[in-house]
Amino acid sequence: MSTTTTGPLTISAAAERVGLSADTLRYYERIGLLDPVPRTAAGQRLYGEPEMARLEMVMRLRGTGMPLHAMVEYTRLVREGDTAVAPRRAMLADQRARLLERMEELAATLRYLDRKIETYDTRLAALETG
Amino acid sequence: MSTTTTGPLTISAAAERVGLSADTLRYYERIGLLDPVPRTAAGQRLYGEPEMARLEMVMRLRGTGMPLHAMVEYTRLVREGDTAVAPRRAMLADQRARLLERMEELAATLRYLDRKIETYDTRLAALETG
DNA sequence: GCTTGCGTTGGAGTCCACTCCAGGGTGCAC
DNA sequence: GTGCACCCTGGAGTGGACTCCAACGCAAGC
Repeated sequence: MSTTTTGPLTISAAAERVGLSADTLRYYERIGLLDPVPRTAAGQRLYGEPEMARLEMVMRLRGTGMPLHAMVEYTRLVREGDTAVAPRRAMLADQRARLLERMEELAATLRYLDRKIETYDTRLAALETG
Repeated sequence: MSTTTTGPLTISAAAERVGLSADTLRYYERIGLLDPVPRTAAGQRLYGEPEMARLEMVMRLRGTGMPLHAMVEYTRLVREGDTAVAPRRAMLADQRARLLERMEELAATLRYLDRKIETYDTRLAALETG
């Protein structure tokens, strides 16, 4: 029993699965963010497990605000294989550090928003009674 | 004793304080994200307490990924005064909800990155001993 | 009184990340 | 065999958020 027993997906199915458009998937491949995707005899793309896993990673890193060109660089390092494992680890560690900073910043903003909303509540209450 | 005893700032000083460029500050004013900033007799902008407070808010909301046009709308509501307190509160509450979602997503990504980095460490160890 | 360093404007240019064609192919359903 | 729904390509277009520029103004220092 494998985790997901679905076979390879067409581009539109893959796109829907990850929440992107088919155009964006082709675009990602074009700029080298994704390795060339396997094709049918007729030349249509088929997204299998490895492609979907790479896509998940791209979506995750994208969510952290990592620019596409940095992810393209990462993809290039993946193609280099074992010789580039250390720099890849370094890139991820860097991004992890940035992510932590960002999370702290967002936590601060959450507190800021809560204070702000509270003052609005006070104002609204004053307007009602006034 | 006030919190910050610095007088009004020139555009470049204000820009440096918030980590933006002077051009960006002018741009924000142009698109209506900031109300017209007070000027000297010679027409140069002076950023006082209220302007800097607005800027802090803008930076915070920007950090949550709120698009500028939404913040412009918020600014418009601020200009409307008390009649628009409720919708403003609603906008902030909305953004707060989105922020929470986003924070959870980032927490998940942090876990993802940690797993990924760990597998790289394992691989690196294997490469060394191999 | 002129250089230097700040500021002003309106408008054009840039970068990023898509997004949308036009023109064409493939394969299944009827 | 003809719709129809999908897919393909290269290239152009879009929207957001800046960023840069030319041409100019003002004020302080030498």
